Amino acid sequence: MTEIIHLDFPYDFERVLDRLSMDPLISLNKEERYVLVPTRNRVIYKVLATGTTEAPSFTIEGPPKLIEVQSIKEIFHFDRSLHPINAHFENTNLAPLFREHRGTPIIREFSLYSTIMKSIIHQQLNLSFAHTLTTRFVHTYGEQVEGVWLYPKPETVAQLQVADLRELQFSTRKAEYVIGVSQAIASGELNLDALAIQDDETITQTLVKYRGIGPWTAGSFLLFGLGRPNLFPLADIGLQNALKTLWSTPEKPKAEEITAHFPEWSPYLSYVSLYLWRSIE
DNA sequence: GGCCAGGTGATGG
DNA sequence: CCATCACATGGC
Repeated sequence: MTEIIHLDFPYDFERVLDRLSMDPLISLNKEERYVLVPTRNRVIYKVLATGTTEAPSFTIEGPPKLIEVQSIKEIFHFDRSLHPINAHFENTNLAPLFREHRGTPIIREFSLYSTIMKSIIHQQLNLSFAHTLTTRFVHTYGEQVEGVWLYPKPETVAQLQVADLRELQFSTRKAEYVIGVSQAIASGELNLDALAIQDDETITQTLVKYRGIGPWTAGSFLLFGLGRPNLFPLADIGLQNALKTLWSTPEKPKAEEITAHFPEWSPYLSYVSLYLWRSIE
């Protein structure tokens, strides 16, 4: 089945591909402008760009399953217009930032579980080494379907020993976090799908009870796992650095100096976060 | 060699 | 409740 999609808002797929290509585990082709996306049922969909930024169109190829196709649309932000967001920032101090990143959507992670694993692995590590660890993790304990790598199942990781992940050069702490959270998910104690319908605050409170999940990781889950629109992870060092550069201040801004702008930026804080991260890449 | 990285938990006041 | 510190390891 091939579904054809036309969007009535600007959408810059080249930038999406550039961003996705930083993740070595994602199968894509820049020249041919497509991404292969695995869904929860271990089926692969091909998302192919056929239009331009100003006249975006796409095809989604894969089995004709309504729920799966809908989840693909959510992952790629096809289901929400960027017009209201662009309009919202036109008369703010961030207008140049939003013009620079026009047509940049929030792309979600391909699964809720992988969002958390990836976040824990990325904690406090440079991107290069984080990618090395994530790749080893997936290649060792995940599986391949039609050439696309899938993250391991929680059930698989739940049965690992700390030593197993130490071999991949995880720190002891990181290994404990990854296995512990996987055990909670595998046992059914933590149900990410059920959690997904709660509000931001409830989700955060639930997640931070688990060792290895702090405010930053909970924020990542909301922003990149669920695509929630109004998140700004204050503790994130990258965002602080981006604002320091944008505002040309000698020091990184303090939390209060950032939150002072929240009324003006809400309810689209996530887009501010996203474009700030892009601005320092 | 030292500082840093898209942090977190434990500890002490 | 907050400030501070150990943790762990590659990249630069």
